[in-house]
Amino acid sequence: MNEREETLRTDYNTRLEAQGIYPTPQRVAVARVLLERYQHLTADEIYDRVRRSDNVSKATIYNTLALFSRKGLIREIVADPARIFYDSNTSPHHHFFNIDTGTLSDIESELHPAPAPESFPPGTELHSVDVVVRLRNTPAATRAD
Amino acid sequence: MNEREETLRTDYNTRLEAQGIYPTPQRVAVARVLLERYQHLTADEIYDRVRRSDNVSKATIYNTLALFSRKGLIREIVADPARIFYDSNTSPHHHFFNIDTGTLSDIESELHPAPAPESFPPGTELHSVDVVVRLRNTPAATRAD
DNA sequence: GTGAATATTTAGACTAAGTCCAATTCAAGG
DNA sequence: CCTTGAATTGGACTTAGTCTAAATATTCAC
Repeated sequence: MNEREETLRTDYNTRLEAQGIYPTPQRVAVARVLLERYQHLTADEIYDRVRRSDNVSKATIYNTLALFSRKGLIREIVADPARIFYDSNTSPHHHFFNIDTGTLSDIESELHPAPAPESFPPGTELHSVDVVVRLRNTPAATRAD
Repeated sequence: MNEREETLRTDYNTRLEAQGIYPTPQRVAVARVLLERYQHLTADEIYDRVRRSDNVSKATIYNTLALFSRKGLIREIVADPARIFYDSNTSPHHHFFNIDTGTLSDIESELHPAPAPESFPPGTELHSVDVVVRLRNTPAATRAD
């Protein structure tokens, strides 16, 4: 972390502190990449992008993402069996997942199933509701099966 | 696979054939474990249970589960970032996932968000809709944070 | 039947996401 | 400064799942 970046404190420091997160250089680096705009990134993508400017270890990337999640700064999306997506948009919304391309995208429309707490198994409380609409690419229509 | 099992053809053979699946001994062995009743099992659990009676390789377990899925005999549930669950109940329904225990269970109530195809990204069609209600264990209530 | 073509299974090597750990660095208070 | 707790690090490790090339079964044409 060089001095220039240290001094030009973006508001990421403030944003982290606002959530009770101690703004270490590594955490700010992750925030800069992920919170820049609404997007869905995998841990690996974040790791690669952060490393273009800062040396942050893989362990710290994972620690930081888990911390940000816990603090409500980002949201984990379990859609692809191979990896987790981190979503910088924490407002309640659902997702399309294209199983052919592995692309995750937001669903604009409403559709909010609010599950009734009475129906929960005993001793449990709500954590989150994940709606993933799985899509496939429409086939080129030139094939008999 | 010995002759005895070959001859006492359960109706699993028939069930597989009905879906256009060639009923090899290995596939029948997987079917016997998973299709016995409605349940959610991971590939590993299936592997262990199948191996109690039959020698089936890991590769075949995964091949078979993918095949059964494709043929609509079972359903894959992506709820736990660590592994896929295979659900022997293919009728449309949603799931509770307890993030503390890793337990997957069925949601009895309705709540069916039917996404409008017009809202899909261009060139895509519906594959499936997955609703996972994530729960945590209610804390023992004896802690200040 | 016999042999060629096709499908299935196999063991084990491999991949990749994510975790773990012990050692080091850092920041803050006294 | 010095101590103490928190954060970071590299690298080993774990684990679900995939891949591959060889072996085994099955089917089909003759």
